[in-house]
Amino acid sequence: MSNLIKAVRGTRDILPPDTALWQHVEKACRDIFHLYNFHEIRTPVFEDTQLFARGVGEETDIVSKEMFTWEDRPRAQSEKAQSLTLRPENTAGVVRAYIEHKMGDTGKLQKLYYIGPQFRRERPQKGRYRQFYQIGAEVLGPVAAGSESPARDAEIIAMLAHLLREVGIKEWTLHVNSVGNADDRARYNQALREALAPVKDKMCGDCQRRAETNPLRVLDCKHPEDQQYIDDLPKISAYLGDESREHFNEVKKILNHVGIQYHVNERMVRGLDYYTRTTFEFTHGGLGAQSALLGGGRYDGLSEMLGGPKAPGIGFALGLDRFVLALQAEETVAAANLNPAVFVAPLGPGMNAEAAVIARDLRKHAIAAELGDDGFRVKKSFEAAERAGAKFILFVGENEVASGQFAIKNLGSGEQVNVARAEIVNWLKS
RNA sequence: GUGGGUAUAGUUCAGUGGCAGAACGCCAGACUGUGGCUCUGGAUGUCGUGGGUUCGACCCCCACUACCCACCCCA
Repeated sequence: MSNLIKAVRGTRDILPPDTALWQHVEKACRDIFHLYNFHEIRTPVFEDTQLFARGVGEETDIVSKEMFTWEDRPRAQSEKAQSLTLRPENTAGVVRAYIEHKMGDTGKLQKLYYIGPQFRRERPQKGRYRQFYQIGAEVLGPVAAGSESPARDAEIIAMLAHLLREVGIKEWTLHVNSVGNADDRARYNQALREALAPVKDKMCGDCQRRAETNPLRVLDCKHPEDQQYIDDLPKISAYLGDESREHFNEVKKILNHVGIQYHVNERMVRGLDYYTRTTFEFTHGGLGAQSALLGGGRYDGLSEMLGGPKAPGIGFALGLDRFVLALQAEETVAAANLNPAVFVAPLGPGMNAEAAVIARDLRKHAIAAELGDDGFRVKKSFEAAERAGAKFILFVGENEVASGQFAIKNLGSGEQVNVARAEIVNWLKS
């Protein structure tokens, strides 16, 4: 037992029947994306380390301590080893692809979605894995295509509410905020530093450190004793420039109009440096400490940061692992039934061949079938059919083959009929 | 990276310093072409790993590892 190879820390196998639930979420997302005119993009699982350092931000936790990074071998003696990293998120990769393929030159708004694994070297716990799965979408493009419009922000958020309903998750809460543009944030950061200077010594160790390095993160602190100080800190809303404020007001106005419930949460801070203006998060009560189902926001300067053209955008990523947890927590699991319709039971020696022909026939007519074995006794065939989750059992024995009349029994009701060989497909389909 | 909890059969878990257990599941028979019920029988464990104490350790002690939960962070 001890020297068996096991899935490494923070990774896991997703097995049936759970995989049906994963497929259900994936399918619902693809259907919704189609309705909103998003198209799939697939980017590599690993990228140049610099992409994340510059895109996500050198100072973020993700980049500074959570990435799986390694040195690739130099391809020639004259070359240096290249530093590569398993993607910790997918937005940077999408924007990199947007720039690399000059997608902005089409002049149109790009609406892209992705599905795939992401990697962060964190300590695993409920809803948090080292290989986890995200489904995300991005809207970006030239300003002239409308990429900067608050209509895009509201549309994305509305789409997510629609998506959650389609998936079957009901108990969510939407938090929205505006973190302003780069100028707004700089002024707000300065104000926070000044306000924190006199009180930070009374706060927790983390906050003392954050007050210096990244004051915004102080807002995220959950220490009960610190809350009194945090409540007195300046609010981001007071530091938004006219442009940012109007943009945010317009987003809220559209959300009100289409009837999406939300909370403005001025203390919501997102952990990636590229976010600007609108940020949002959907949370769920059944997820334990990792309560965020999905999160996202606008990233107006990201393309330029990566050496690309001006291409404002907004996007989100949802945690597939957490969607599945939320569905299980709500116990409203209604995944598609993927079980076979028919169990074909060969009866008696030499019947395997005949049963194989019938099973092949059924499958060619899109009837899912499981095939037994002529070594099974009748009772065992029934048990195998039951276990496979089949609705019907079809016997293929000497009597059937001789008479051309095949016994089909409904495992639920117990009804049994004899059906002519040529009529089996039609009978099962009706 | 830090803290707490857990580790015994396929699964969920009892257990005692002196022969390793239950329930469910699994296999077979009763019952050789009609199941789900019932009855009878059966298989399965380096008791997480390594060390220590002891005549003797699954149990007590130490270390390690893994998993779970939380901090942190985030999807």
